[in-house]
Amino acid sequence: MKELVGSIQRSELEVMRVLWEAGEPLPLMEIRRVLSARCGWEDSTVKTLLKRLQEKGAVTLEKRGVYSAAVSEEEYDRWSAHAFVKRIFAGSAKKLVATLVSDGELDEEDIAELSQMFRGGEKHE
Amino acid sequence: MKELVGSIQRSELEVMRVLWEAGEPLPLMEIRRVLSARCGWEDSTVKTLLKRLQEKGAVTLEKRGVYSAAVSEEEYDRWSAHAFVKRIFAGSAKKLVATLVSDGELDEEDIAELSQMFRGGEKHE
DNA sequence: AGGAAAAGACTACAAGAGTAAACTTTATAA
DNA sequence: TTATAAAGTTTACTCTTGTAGTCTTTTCCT
Repeated sequence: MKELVGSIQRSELEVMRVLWEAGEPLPLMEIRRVLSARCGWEDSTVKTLLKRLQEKGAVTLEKRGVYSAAVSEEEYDRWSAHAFVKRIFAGSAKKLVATLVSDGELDEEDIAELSQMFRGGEKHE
Repeated sequence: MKELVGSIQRSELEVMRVLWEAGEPLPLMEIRRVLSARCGWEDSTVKTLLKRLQEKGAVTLEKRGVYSAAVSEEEYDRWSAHAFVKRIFAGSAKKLVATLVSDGELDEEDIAELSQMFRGGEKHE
């Protein structure tokens, strides 16, 4: 995720999720349908958000009325995890994880599974 | 960290850090001195930020001119890690850590150390 | 007591974000 | 071919944040 102009905001993230979930370009109609149901947003709101996401380079217009994500969810997750660690934990991912552990958000089994990633690169839902 | 009214923003965090680093209530003068040097902020900026932090319940006035953190750094770190995981990784801390690992921000040694936390509760700077 | 120095409160103002209305263009069906 | 619907663009309005100026109050020194 190189050059996003500005970061993706909370509302905008909702839009991205719709695109990411679909896994393929979606027509505006569909995006509006989902977000109207999911967030109760008006059509104009969705259009505004798509516009801003385009300006930021996070979404592209495939063809008239069809949008696709220009950054993948994985890219975004990596990028935001990195930014978060930097911002709050002075860049130390280990500190973050230690915090999660001591907060009970990761148990021993999770850690065991994670350390498996180094061995065989196991899948871990 | 129960009832912060709104979250601590980037600039506000700088102020909190000064208080956290000191580990004790600090006089305004000192806070200003540090932030002027560290961030180049004017006195009025620091005063505004302290005001906002008080309103949010993150800082209290010990007595005239002396401020203290009402939330500890640990509380804040936990809280923000939790919020982040919820926001970006659908509440799965494991997904976050898997992302950090696959992004090379944690190495095998870090994980090993972390799993030690379950054994003897070792220190891990 | 009177004035200077801190501290505190109030005001300001631009940029960004959340939410949406209104207006314009384009395509499509009758 | 023209009316209509969907898409696209502009404008808007409120709140928050970053940053700071100014006015007011309180102290404390002389």
